[in-house]
Amino acid sequence: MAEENIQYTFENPEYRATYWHTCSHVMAQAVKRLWPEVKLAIGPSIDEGWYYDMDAPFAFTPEHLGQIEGEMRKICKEKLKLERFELPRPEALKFMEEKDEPFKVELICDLPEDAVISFYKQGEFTDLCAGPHLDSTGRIKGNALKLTACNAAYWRGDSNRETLQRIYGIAFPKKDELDEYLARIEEAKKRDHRRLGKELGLFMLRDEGPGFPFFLPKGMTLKNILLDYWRKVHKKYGYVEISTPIMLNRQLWERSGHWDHYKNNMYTTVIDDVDFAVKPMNCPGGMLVYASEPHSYRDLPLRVGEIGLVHRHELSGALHGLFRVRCFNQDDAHVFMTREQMQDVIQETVRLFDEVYSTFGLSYTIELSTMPEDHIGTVEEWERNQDILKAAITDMGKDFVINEGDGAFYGPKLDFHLADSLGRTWQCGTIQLDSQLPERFELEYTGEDGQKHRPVMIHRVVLGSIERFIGVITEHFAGAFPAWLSPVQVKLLPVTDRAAEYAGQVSAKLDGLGFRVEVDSRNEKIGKKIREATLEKIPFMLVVGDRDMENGTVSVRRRSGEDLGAMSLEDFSTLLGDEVKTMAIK
RNA sequence: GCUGAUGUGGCUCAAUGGCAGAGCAUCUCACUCGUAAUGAGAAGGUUGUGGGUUCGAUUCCCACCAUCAGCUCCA
Repeated sequence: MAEENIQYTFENPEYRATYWHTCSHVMAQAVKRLWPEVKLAIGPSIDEGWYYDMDAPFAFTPEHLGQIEGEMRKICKEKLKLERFELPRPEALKFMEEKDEPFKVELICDLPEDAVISFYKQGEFTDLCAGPHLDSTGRIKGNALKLTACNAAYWRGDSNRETLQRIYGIAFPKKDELDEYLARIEEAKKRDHRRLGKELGLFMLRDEGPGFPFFLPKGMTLKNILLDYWRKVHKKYGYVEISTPIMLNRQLWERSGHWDHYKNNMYTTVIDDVDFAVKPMNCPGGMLVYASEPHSYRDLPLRVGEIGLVHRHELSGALHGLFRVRCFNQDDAHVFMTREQMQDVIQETVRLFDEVYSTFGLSYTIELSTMPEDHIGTVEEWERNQDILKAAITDMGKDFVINEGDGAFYGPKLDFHLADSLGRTWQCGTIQLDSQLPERFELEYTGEDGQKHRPVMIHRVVLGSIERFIGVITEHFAGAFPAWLSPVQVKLLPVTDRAAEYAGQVSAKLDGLGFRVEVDSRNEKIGKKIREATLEKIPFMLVVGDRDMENGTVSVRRRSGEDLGAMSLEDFSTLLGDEVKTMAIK
């Protein structure tokens, strides 16, 4: 290490970050050697590797990346020492102005007055950088680094500013580790829900409806299983369920604030000269339901769920399989409560989330999203509500990170993020604390004192969008859903035509017991039927042939390949029943 | 929306400025078979859409649409 005595293994996150950060400098140096006209912006290390943003008069291609890698290897072999030095602001500015690096000049200008302005020099290359860095480019293993992608990125993350080119790279201390990493990425791509969705016949997307998914029979079965599960869990937690209209008039959306804040993302139309909007969320409808009758403090907390179909006009470039769509089912619910009940309700909701996620074996990370620039309500109200959310999860011993300024326009929220097969995280659950909409809709309850009071509320989804959640669990299980979720739980595979009728009888019995069964009565060899049922990731295959017909048995094979041998249908249905019971509704 | 790439039968992928191919799937026939692919045959494509260049475009050029990667956004 250049200046600190950090543990010298790659498992040490600080060392890893330093290694990758130095790689980013080596990459920038390589680019400047190859194309001196390229202007450098920023080049940090990230969770997996590093990137460097730069402005080039041409578009980088994979061929360029190969060239850059080659130059990087040379730089590693040159074993250039990295030397840190500091300059006072005027000299620092002059230095980067002379190098004609406008982005660096801007960075220096924006540093606080009292900032130490440091540089790292390696050979002919010097970069503005806070460090730390490795002591020599020779520390980097040249044959264990790879530039993985080049993409666009906005300068300073601002879509109104220059579009730069971002080159991503990854490196390890050993070639084997790089190969292993790349192989892991390839494996993960096989779990992509878009690919599995097609292979397993779950859903499809068509040019005719970008972002509007079609559910195919198996995907629809899965969706319905999730909804059945959802209803059972919510019933247990004291929820009732409603359904509100998919379109409501402009006046309502103006009252809720959505018309002002999100009109551009709403699908609107005119009916009998009145503006209508397809709902982008369910809350205003829920407000109307609450307001439709008087409420007592005895009714609170009032938990009202709604599986609502919402439409949002997302930017075309943001669409992504089932993860980001323009039309989706939210497993929404609004809980109306007194101020005193807030912490209990939030904690109860988090417990519900824990129960649901653990049923699927999913782990999550929590973000607390705070007041955005575009908001309604007072700063004091926001801070009070943020503190309540924070206190509720802190009290439960949960970790969270703060996502500054990312709250909903009406209130702060706890977001629950789940990871996809490539480690990209997607917000699924959210708990949004809201004292604004009850105000706008003049919601009331009668308190113990006989007076009218204003309730507060949370908006919450667990699965988030059913569509996104299906995408997440498809990747999580790599398409091999546990038996309780599998669209088809059992496939009967008659060995010959002679067994077809028997297979039909067995199938009918299992169907009668509530299991999801198919029969593969094609005139194919048993090996082929097994192969295909395995590729369909069906949990149980029942091979039935002459022997089974004689003995009244089924020969059971698991999708893993395990042969459980012949057993009676009763024994099999008990086995399957037990397996399905893993569904965590007690 | 931005930058770049991609778009060929249902699916996965070839090929070419001069008659667009393969495997799987589909259909037909034969085979009746016991734990991951039986064989033979047939059918299936205005090469994303619309323009342009050319004797001729699926190939080259332009626009649009969609998808992919990332950025931005995500009530």
